[in-house]
Amino acid sequence: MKRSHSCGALRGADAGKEVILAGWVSGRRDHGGVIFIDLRDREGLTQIVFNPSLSSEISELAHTLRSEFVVRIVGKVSPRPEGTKNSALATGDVEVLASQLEILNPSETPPFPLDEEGVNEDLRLRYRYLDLRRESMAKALRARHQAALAIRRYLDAQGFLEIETPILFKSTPEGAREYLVPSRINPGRFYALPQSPQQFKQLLMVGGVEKYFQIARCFRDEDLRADRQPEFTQIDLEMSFIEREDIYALIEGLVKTVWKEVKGIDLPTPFPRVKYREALDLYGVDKPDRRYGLTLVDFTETFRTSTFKVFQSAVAAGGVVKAFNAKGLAMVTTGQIEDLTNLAKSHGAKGLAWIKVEKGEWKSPIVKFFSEAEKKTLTEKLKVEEGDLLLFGADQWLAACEVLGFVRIRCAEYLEKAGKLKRDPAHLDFHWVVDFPLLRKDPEHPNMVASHHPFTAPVEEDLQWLESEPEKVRGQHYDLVLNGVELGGGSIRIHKGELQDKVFREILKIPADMVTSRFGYMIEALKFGAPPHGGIALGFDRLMALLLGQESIRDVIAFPKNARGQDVMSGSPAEVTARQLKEIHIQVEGVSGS
RNA sequence: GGAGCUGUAGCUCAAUUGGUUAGAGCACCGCCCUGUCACGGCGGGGGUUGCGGGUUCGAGCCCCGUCAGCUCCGCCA
Repeated sequence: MKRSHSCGALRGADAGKEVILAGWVSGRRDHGGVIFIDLRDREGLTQIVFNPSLSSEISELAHTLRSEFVVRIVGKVSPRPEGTKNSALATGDVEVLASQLEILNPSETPPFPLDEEGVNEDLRLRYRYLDLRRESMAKALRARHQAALAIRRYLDAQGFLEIETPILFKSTPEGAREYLVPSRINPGRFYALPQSPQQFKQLLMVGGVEKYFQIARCFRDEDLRADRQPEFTQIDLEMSFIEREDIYALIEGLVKTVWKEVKGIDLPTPFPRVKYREALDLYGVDKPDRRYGLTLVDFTETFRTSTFKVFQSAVAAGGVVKAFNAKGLAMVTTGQIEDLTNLAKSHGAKGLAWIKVEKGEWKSPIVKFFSEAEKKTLTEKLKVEEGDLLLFGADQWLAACEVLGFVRIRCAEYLEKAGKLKRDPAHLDFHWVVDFPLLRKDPEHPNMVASHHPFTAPVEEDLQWLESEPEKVRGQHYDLVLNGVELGGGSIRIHKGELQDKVFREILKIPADMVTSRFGYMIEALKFGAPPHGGIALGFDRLMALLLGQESIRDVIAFPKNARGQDVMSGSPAEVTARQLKEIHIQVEGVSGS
């Protein structure tokens, strides 16, 4: 074979051995006489020494080595002379005195340095194969493998079967926009790529599999974010004969295993449970970042009879008044206040009321409308001190909470920049968010829509309100949240055909023919003795990003797409030939150049 | 669809109030150098300041437009 050891293997005890190493030239220090080469492979770095007194011919060739040349070296392992050991290197006690050098492949000068961080991401993506040689990417890929392996071992030990489900599926237009795939042999018909294996995993339960999992690729044709790619990976699983608590315990064990095996960190379990209502009330969001305070406080009663009409009328209309203390943010700039106001407005607020506490004074356009009693209540409940900034929301409960939720996060960013708040990535606040409403109002829909998906089972004791007061019904849904990021979610499913049918037709008010054409087979399947079942899906990319402290999931995916959904290395998506289009019965309109 | 930030050498960045020939480190090329590990020394090449237009005696800098990258909102059952 071409090599006897990896570049990370040799130690002092190997001294004297004749070895063969292969790898990339990571750096060279050419002294004119003696030449040092750092030879790198995925396991590490070994110093190679070319000494002209050993072989002038080899040394001559070594002068021509450059970064990223691929070479094979034969030589003798030698302890480094005293005083030249490198304790920063695992192999730093030894070096290899080269007696043979073979250039397996030269390299162009790399377009960016491989030993530095902070390089333009566009360039990294264009040369992703070089980027992957960098330590941080190599580590991420290895950690991802370790995590996947730990997950497979854990779930196997729990009795799960890994089963693949189709990638070419059927369009179900509810929910995320799908990628469509035209069928050549069925003109005018389309497959859709699955946004998740949801329906198949339920059908596997009907099929008696009992415990299924898959590290599944999912596809969603929506706009991208730092934590959203058009194709992404879910740890998807489903179990029969279970309740919610069974999923919590299973996933807590799984997450614990991953953090232990990849990072050596012992996570405390069980994870706390947070009710949806409480999450909104305190943090204004259903995936709260609880590492810092700035929690929302209710002042509805305080302002019920206020002379400040904006608050009073919001309460009179059945709404609430909420506020939080952005502690220490009185140094906020006018621009930042404007920014916060625009943020509030973009989420439907009419404006954003604020109060700065500076030099013992309350500075604000609205403070003149407040009574002494109102000020006193605010001071007490918000623990107002010099240097604070108070921010208010007055609207219907959900809208007021959500607006302040966004404002709260932005304030935390400002405070963090000013060094007054720390969102420590080492602080791992895992928690379950539970008791979500089964249904919600959607301004774009005349009827209520499922807040998660239409297969979620209602909470048993709330079933009585399904027709009379559907907004009161909780779903048996749960989200796993870590530090303000939704890591995953799932539910106990509806396992009876009659109830599923009723939810589609009577609650979601989907036309009967549409129910039949899109979900008929699901409803039918549930009528053939479907066991009670439920499951969950965790975002594997997000999990890896959080595990490794990366801001973007692109840094834990080998070949991600940029913010426009393009692969700038291969140049996809790309145009296709007229012939290809004809074969699949597609005509492209209104696009220049096609 | 909307908002913000960014765009200067291969890379990372600098360039006073609008002012002479746009600089530095690294990388690259040449020469020198036998114990370095961010090797060192001497020398050299390399720029449509993203692109287009405008203001001005004069624009990397100001204005308008446009393109690209990123972030956020909308969207993500």
